[in-house]
Amino acid sequence: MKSAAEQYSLITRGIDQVVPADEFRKKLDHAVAVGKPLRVKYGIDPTGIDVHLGHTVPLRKLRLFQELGHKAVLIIGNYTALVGDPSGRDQARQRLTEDQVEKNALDYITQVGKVIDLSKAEVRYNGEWFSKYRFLDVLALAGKITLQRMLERDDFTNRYKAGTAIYLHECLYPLMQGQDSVEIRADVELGGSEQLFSLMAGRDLQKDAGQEPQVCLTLPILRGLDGVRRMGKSLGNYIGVGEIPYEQFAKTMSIPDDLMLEWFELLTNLQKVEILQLLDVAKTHPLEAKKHLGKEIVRFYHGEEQANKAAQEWSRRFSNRQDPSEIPEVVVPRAQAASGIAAAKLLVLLDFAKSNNDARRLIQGGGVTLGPDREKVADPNLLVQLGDGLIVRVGSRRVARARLD
RNA sequence: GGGUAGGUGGCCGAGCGGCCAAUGGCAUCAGACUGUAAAUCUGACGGACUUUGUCCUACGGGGGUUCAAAUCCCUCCCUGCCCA
Repeated sequence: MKSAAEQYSLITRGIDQVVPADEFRKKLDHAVAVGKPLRVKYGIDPTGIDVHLGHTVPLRKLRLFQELGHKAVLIIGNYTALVGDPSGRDQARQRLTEDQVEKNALDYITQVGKVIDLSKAEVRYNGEWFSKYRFLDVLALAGKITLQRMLERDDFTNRYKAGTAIYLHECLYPLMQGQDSVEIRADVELGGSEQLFSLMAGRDLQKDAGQEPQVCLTLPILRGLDGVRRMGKSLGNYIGVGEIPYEQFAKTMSIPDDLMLEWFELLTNLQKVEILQLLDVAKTHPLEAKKHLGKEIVRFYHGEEQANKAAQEWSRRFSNRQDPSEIPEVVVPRAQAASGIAAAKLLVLLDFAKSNNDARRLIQGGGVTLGPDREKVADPNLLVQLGDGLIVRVGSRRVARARLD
């Protein structure tokens, strides 16, 4: 085991807040002295099906704890998912059904396994304890916090001022999350910076239960592909850990330049000096820096070889403006196109346009080309002969080969 | 429970009997430029069709008045605020 001081500096690198810092040092000292690993909790709500890079910021930290010999305790919030975390939200989350949640949970665990070592982690569902709660237990839990404290939170204050609904069940969320800490006797809890309130609730409840309160480590919130909003499933600005190498790479290449520093720091293990060198325009072209970032990200999930391949494929498509090395083939029933098919209809068939009107717009906007010579289609009614394979392109991303039969 | 203000396209937000498929902003998509970055400019942005046009569906749900309703009336549902 590394010394407590060493561990402290490794763990706190890139972290947002350590609350309270001196307690964390003490816990590490104690752990090292006695040889007893810390129980480090991270909770995830199975609300969607994709674990994305935003989640990996705390998950990577959890992995670091594992590497340092501590115990990772992963909480699958199958019960909290039914409530919906209000943290950082400007409106209530949609609640999910139990079925949806259960299905998602399994998906989540395999995806999380791409970042942390599941074989050494303790995985717990919070339904394990919450499903046994009686109404009285809920009341007891609810009695541990005041409305005033609840309203101190920025997200609630904002919604309160803006006149957006705040539902009571949302107020239960931080208490549930806090109770999780009591149940699993957490020494440390990781979370996004907007989670601080919920993490602190854990401390209160632990003290109340006669436990030594956990230390809260908050991590910066990763901004998504748009460079503005937090990365999130519902915002559609995310990279999933389960996505194929090329997609991960291409999406990374599309982020705004000024997002690179943040991504390098939170998503790679590069040293600060390396990062600064990459981001120094005098030393490295931003495009190269971004490729480097993209490769780092892909490498983590798919390995070196795949990362290089993804980068090559990207260059082929966007720097050299060639078609992808493998063009997906779409088979069109002969009945619909034997004697030719209107260009607009073809786009709909290929799923490149969601309606006929949509397809017309794309064509009229000059975004559609056909064949090896990239002939621009000008007329939506143009009768197209597919033959044994016609390449159809929409914009710079969508390409397919349409073939009869 | 009483009073009051609201519910409009992915979001915000105008419109308040015909000229409304609905101003504007954001987001999105396509084009130009480029490093598929940013910034900027251009265009599009409910659906169908034989697309400079015709028709259908849409302004919380249902019903009604009218030649004509997002706009008026009734009713139901939902939300905010004030009072209790």
